[in-house]
Amino acid sequence: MISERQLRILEAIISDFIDTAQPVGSRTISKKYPLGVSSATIRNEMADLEELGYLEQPHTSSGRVPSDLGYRLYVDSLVNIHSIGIDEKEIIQSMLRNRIIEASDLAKQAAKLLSEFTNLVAIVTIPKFNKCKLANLKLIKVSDTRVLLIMVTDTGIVKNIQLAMSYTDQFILDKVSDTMLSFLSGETIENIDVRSILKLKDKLQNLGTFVDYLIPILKDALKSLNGTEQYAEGLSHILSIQEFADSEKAKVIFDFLRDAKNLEIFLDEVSSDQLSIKIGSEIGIDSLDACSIISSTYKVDGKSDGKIIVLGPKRMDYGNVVSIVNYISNTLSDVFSGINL
Amino acid sequence: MISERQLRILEAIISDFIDTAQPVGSRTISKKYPLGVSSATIRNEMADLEELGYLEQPHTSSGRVPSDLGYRLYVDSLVNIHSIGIDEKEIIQSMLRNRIIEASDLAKQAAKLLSEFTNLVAIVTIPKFNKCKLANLKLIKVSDTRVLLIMVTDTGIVKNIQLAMSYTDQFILDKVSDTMLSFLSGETIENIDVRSILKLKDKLQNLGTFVDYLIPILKDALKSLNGTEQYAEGLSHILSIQEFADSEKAKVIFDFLRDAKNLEIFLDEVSSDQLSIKIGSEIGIDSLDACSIISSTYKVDGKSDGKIIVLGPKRMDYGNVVSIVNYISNTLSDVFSGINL
DNA sequence: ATTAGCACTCGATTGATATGAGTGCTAACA
DNA sequence: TGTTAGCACTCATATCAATCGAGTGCTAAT
Repeated sequence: MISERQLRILEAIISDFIDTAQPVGSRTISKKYPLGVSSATIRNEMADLEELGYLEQPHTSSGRVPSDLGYRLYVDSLVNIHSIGIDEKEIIQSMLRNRIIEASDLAKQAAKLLSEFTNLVAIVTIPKFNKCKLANLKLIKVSDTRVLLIMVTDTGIVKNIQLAMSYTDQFILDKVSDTMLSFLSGETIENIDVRSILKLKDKLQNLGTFVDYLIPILKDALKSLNGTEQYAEGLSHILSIQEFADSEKAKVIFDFLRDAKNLEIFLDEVSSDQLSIKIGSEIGIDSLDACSIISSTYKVDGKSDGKIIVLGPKRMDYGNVVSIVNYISNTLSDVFSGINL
Repeated sequence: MISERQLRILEAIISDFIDTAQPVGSRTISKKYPLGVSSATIRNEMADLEELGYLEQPHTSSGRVPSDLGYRLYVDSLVNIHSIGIDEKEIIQSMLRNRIIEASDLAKQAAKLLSEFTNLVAIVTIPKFNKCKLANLKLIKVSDTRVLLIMVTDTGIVKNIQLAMSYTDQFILDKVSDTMLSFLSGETIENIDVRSILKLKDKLQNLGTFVDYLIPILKDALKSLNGTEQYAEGLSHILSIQEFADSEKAKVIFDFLRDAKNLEIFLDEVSSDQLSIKIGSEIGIDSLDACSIISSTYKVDGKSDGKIIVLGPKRMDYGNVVSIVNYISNTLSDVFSGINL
């Protein structure tokens, strides 16, 4: 179907194109790559590869450019994924393992690292908090009308939710939060439903009115934990990418990413496989036809999951990006699962 | 020095240039603006205005373009600052007055609003937290090695700081934080120095060892409150601005803003006047020569202050931007001062 | 099966030419 | 004396043809 030599030639073409962003011709290949055949032979093979759909010609008498199918073959069987260097590993470890305590900061930092190491756009979502186990909980008076609910998971992730309340006495809040913690501790957050909150009423009978008032507010607050938060970094890299040097094209991508709704859909589309590579039209979004995305999922205690996405031009260094995504994905899994704690 | 008619002509030229981004010629002015004089007269006046330094000519035989000095005159005495519409006011109020409780979220939201209403880049800094008065305080165990210190100001602003501690028992933490609060409440945060923390030792003699351990950690934590955090939004607007359509130029600005160090210097440079407009070279930063910045300062209880900055091309709608900056600045002052609470 | 050779294609570059928006200057006018 | 019509001049931009050259496909020789 496709010969060994054709594969080699395809590999050379794609490598060269990734380097130069220019359509590559037969002469270039025969000179730069030691395939031991003349340009004419390569020309013939190129014509065949085009017929098979792996290459495209922007116009007659120009060099060839990989098609999405070509990239696909390249990614599936040609690219070699070298593990990332020890230096990078150390930086990533030190940036993600220390200091950070809040889920959102962690995701932001991971996105920053990703975008810096790849020079591409990176998006990281926070794992759904509600599959984690509750380890600590406090209600803190912020003003006469506001209370902050702080929850800590057994994996050391902190989440703040604010409650609008017109009845805020810190002494009572302490009592309530201590009591709540005493019977909710260890529970996964998604299991903290109305029924379990109702226990509050039993345990704090002398605060009946207050508890009646609090319960619907808590219910609402817990509902808000279902959303997915995402953090994008490195948008400015788009401007340095030849493919998007035309600021019209850059804007299309900017606007796409800025619109949260798009991003929501996009994130749903992104495969939740361990690692997924989508190339151009495979993404299924018109405005991203010129892009590829490499995404991964990280698990928290093997259950809940967050997503890691790198978005760049099809002409990206797949091997490098994959290895970085993998490494950061694994590190995040560990951190969110509390392995470093 | 400069005649009334010259002023009118200058105004017309700058208005037109702000609209069209094209060098404007004498014919355009005489046709579009009812000045009652012919293009030849305007030509003469334009030559004078150029001699006076208010206009520039990109090349002989092209129309005129305002110089920085021209914009300055325009801004100082020609632009009319209409108050913003009731609709905008309502949106801003509802977005800033409700929901938000954390200083950083508030700044982020304000920056978002600013950039959306102006279609320019907006930067908002958080007022230095340490001039606010402490109203609430909690230490929360996050993991075996980490504790979260949560402080709430009397204006309802919340700040989290994490502490690395290897001794974390929630019961003790509660005791310590209650005690701290009892004698620190009402104090401005910058006044919480070592001496006042040492009181802890007196009040909690039975926890002596723990307090000895905690004090240097708290000291460090309080020091970290001195930094200024800033939030930038609307970077993508740069791409829609004709002046920066060339992605090289856009990148210069992007890179400038991304580099936190630059931004720090930049923020220091920005006048802390009630309202300041700097045009092109007045900014004093080469890479921003093609830009203007409109900035304002908001006060918290008349003391500590945060900054609001809008960055755009010199050719911006000064009247509109000024009114929006003013309004958001005032609203932030109120919100941070707790007027809505 | 491979390759040298050659005619052909077509985007990109170059350069010459035309266009036109806009100017400055002069002289006539009110 | 200020205003304006008129005109020659400038110069960025558009247009068009000529040329270049990288690259192709095909054919014929090896």
